Amino acid sequence: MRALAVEDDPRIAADLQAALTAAGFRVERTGDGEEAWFLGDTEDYDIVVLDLGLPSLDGLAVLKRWRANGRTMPVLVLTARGTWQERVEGIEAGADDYLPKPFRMEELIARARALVRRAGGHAAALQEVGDLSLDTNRMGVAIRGVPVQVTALEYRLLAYLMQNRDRPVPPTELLEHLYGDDDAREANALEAVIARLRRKLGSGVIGTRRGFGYFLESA
Amino acid sequence: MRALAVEDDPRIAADLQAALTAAGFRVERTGDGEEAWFLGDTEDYDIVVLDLGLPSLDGLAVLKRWRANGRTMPVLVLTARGTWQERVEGIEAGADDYLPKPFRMEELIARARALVRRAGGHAAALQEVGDLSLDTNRMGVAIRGVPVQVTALEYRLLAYLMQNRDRPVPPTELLEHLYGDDDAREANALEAVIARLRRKLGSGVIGTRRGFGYFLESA
DNA sequence: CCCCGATTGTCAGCTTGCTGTCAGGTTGCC
DNA sequence: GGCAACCTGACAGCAAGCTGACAATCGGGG
Repeated sequence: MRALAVEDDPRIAADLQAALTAAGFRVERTGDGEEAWFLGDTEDYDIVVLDLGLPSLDGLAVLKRWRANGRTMPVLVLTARGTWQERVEGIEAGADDYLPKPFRMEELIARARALVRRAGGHAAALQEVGDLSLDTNRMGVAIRGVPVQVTALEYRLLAYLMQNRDRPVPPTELLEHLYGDDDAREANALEAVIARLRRKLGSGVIGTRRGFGYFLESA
Repeated sequence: MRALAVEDDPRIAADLQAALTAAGFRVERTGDGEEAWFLGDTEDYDIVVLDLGLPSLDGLAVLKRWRANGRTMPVLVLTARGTWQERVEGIEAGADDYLPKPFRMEELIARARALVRRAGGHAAALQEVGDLSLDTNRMGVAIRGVPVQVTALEYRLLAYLMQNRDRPVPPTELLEHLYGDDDAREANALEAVIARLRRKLGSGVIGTRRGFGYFLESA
């Protein structure tokens, strides 16, 4: 289990390293944004703990550049204060979880473990249902093996449906997952995304059960 | 699947019980800390939903005493507000997951299921009475194993009858459950739904006891 | 700092199928 | 027999969901 800790405050960084090590991770650590970006882009980590307030290159920017390059390791973001905007920005940048400062090391460890478990320990990078396959490492989508280009939002929608492939997911839940309940969107926004996806993927991939929700067709 | 719901607000408690039951759990419920502790210590539950603000014995104290006694069932904690102190305290006391109030029932159910699954008790949310079976996960209905398509309203009706399989449910109660007493419907609306369901499911599934209500036939 | 293209939310109008109502029938109970 | 509870088929209204167009916004590059 390799972990990367990106944190510029030396005291917190030391604590972080100690706690992660105690939890059984092999820890590398940096306080510099550029270096963090380089490490995350070239090395394979099971979990990254990323502080947003960094010198030289902002944490959010680092995260975005990783995601843009197709890096999908779980990232736990530390925000200075749990402001609403930071949360949204972080989600959009591709963070997997949050922790507002100040926090308890125990909670951080618990969440980090949960993320690693959820990521399946780098195991099944390819998930399939019906004609659709998701490559969770490259954030890639393919229909019957033919790659299809999708946007970040569309990908997150597909990933969520994939994660809940055994049930129809109600629109309310999808809206909440995609945007967070803080900033409301019209229900129609979701329908628009679905429509665009269906045009790209063809019919017979995303199904609707009127009154229940959306699901990935398995046959 | 047995669940224990510990919640002192009667309204929330009722919702909780309804949602968990609908999700296929056998639910026991208490609003008292001492009783909660006793139940959790002596009975085997697949999941416990624990509100922190309790009279007589604080939720956190209950949780700690369970853990001290070696009880390891998954516990989902409801916190009044998602303050980080409360979350940290909860983690230290041995909670497995959190939900800040207010929350969506769907999310609670999803998390409860995740916890149960993680704990190894594969949640086969299948409820049966007579020839009828409800898969509360897929929101699917089957007669003698043969899938039948039902609408959302029809499904909710069946689920409610399933919850109350041991008694006939009076039409007034069904109307209130399906629509809420705000917007009134003619009693006949219900009869129409019943009729449509009977056509789909065949006879011998939904029974009527004149003057008492509807019920699922058990033999 | 501005420009340009890609992404994404909103709007309007449409399709589809669910569902409440109505009218009339049936059943059980006094 | 009469009344009230309940059943059922038909049908129209309506709401959930779909789609194309457009505008706002975002993000990257100069």
